[in-house]
Amino acid sequence: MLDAARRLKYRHNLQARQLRTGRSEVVGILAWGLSGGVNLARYQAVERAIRAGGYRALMGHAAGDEELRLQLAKEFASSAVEGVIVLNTGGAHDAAVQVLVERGVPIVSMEPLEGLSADVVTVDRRAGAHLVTKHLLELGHRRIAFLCGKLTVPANAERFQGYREALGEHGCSPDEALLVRIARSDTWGHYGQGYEAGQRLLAVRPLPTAVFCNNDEVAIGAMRSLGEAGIRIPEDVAMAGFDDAEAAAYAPVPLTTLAQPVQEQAARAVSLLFERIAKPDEERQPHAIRLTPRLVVRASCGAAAGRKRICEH
Amino acid sequence: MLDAARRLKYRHNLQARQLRTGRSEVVGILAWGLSGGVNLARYQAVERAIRAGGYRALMGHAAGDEELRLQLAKEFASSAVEGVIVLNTGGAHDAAVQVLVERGVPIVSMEPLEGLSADVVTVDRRAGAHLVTKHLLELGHRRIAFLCGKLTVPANAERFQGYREALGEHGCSPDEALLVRIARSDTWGHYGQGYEAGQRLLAVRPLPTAVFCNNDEVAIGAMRSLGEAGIRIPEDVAMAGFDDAEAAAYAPVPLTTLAQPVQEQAARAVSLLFERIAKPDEERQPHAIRLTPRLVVRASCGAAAGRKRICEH
DNA sequence: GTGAAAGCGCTAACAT
DNA sequence: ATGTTAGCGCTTTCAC
Repeated sequence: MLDAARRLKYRHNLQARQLRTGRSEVVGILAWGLSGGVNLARYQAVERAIRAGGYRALMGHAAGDEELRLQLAKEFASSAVEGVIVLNTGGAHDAAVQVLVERGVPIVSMEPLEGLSADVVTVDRRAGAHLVTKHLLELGHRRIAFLCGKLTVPANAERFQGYREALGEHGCSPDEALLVRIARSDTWGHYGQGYEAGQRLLAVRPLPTAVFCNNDEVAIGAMRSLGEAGIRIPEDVAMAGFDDAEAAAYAPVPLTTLAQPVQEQAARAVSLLFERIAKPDEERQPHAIRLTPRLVVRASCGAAAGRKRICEH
Repeated sequence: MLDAARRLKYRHNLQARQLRTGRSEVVGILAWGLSGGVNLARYQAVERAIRAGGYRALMGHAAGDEELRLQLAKEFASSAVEGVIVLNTGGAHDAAVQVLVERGVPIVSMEPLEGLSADVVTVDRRAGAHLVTKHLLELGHRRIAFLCGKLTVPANAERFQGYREALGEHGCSPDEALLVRIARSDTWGHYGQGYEAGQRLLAVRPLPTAVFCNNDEVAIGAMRSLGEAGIRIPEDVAMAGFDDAEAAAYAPVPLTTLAQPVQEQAARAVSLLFERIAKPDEERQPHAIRLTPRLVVRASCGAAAGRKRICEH
C-alpha cells in the first residue's frame, strides 16, 4: 500500500493539508532589514529554533519598505502562519505589527514595541549603552560623542537613554553638539552611514575624546573618517560599538562593543511563541523579558588587557 | 457588495486559492548560507526582483545544513512554489537541486551547477580571479598566495582556475605551498576563517609578496593575522579579495577586490525564471549567462590612485 | 448580467 | 481494523 504510493510517486500537498486542518505549522519572521551582522545572526538563530520546534520558518523581509512590511503582515495574517516573530522594527508606530495583534495572530517581538500589548524578548539596549558609557567615563573620558540612529526606533531611543543616564550619573551635562545623527540612506549600508556621520563629527570643536556608536558597522565606518583625518584610535579618540558583530574583532582597531545574547534571545522568543500558539485563548499578562548585553573590551578604547588577543572566550 | 465584504472583514485565504488554481505565485529562493556581504546583497536583489514580477518570495535557508536543504527542496517541489532561484551552493553534488530538476520545477541557478541541465546566470569567477591575479603580476608580484575555499564548490574551483591560468600566462609555476585552504568551521564566520588561514600562511617561507583571498571577509580576517605579525599592507604584502562587500572599503587597509554585478545578475536570473514559468513545457536549450566582475582597485595592493578616496563611483 | 455547483487534495469523523 | 464521506475556501464553469 505504502509501497504503491511510493511507486506512483505520490507527494503530499501542503496547502491542501493546511486548508483542511487550519494549521500550517509555519511561523513567520517579520524582518525590517538584515544588514548588520547581528541581524543576520538573530535571523539564523530564530530560524533554527523554529525548525527545532517542528515548525517551518517563513521569512517576511521588508528590506526597509514600510508598505511591503504591511503587506507581508497581512499575508501572515491570512492564515498563512500560526505565529510571528518580530525580528526588527523600522519605527515605533508599527502598522504591520498592529495588524497582527488586531487579527489575533500570536506574536513575540525581539524589539521593544510601543503601545502594543504583546510578548517581548528584548536585549536591554539601555543597560548596554549605560555599561559602555560608564566604561568610557571610568577611563577618564568626559566628552563622549554618540553616533545615534533614528530616535523613533525604540532600540535607538533606549541606547540614547542609557548613554545620557550614565553621563548624568557622572555629572556630565549632555552636549547637543556631541549627538550626531546617522543619516538614513538607501545607497549606503551601515558602514557608509558611519563614515558620513564620522565626517560630520570631525567638525565638532573641541573634538570629543570618545565616540559611542549605534552599532559596530557604524563604528567601523566612523573609524575610517577619523583615520583619514589623522586621528589615532585609541590614543586620540576612543571608539565603541554595539552588537559584537563578527566584524568588530577585525576592525582597523579591534572594537570595544556590547555582545548581544542572540542565541538565548532567539530561543526564549521562539519558545514563548510556541506557548502562545499552544494556548491561544488564554488571557494572560504579556511577558516582557529583558536580556542584558555583555561588555566586550578590545583595543579601541585603550583599555584592552592584551592588544594581541582579539577573541575572548 | 465589496463594501459588505469589507464590513464583514473578509480576508481571502491564500492556500485555498492556491489549492484551487494550482498556482501559488510564489518563487522559492534556495540559499546555502547568507554570511558574507555579497550573499545578503544577492538575496535582497533577488527578492526585490521576484516581488517586482508580482510573485512572492519564499526563502529556503539551509544555513549550511545539507539535510535541511534537501528537505527545503522537497517542500518547494510539493507544489509550494512555481519556480526556484538557487542562490548558493554548498558543493558540486547538489542533491537538493537535483530533486527540483527531477520533479520538473523550473529553476535558475546563480551558481555554476555540475552535471545538471538548468538555466544558469553566474558571475564569472574564473575571469575575476584572472583579472586580479594579472593585476598583481603586473605590479611585479611573483609569489602570490591564494587563500581558497573548498574546491568542491564550483565557484571556488573557478577562482582557482583563473588564478592558476593567470600565473601560467606569466610563466609562474604554481607553488603548492602558496595554496592555503580555508578551514571549514561552524564556530567562526568568514573573518575567523581568514584569520586562521592567515596564521597558517605566515608559516610559509619565503613569505609570499601578495595574497588573493576567496572573498573580502577572508581577506580582512587574514589582514589581521599579518598585522599581528608586524607585516605591513601593502608595503610588505599586497592583499586582494573578492565580492566588493561593503566591508571591503572599510577594511584596515581598503581592499582591492572584484565587484560582482549583483543587481544585474539577480534581474536576469529572475526574468529567466519567469520565462520558464510562463512556458514550462517548451524544451529549449538551457541558457548559460556569465557576467564578468569588475576589478576595484584600492590601497591594499599599493596601486591605488589616491589612498584617501575609498569609493570610486 | 448574477447565481449555483463542482471540485482542487487533504483529514477527521463516521460507518462498516 | 478498514473503508467511506463530508467539507476546508476558493475559482471556474455552466446554467439561468
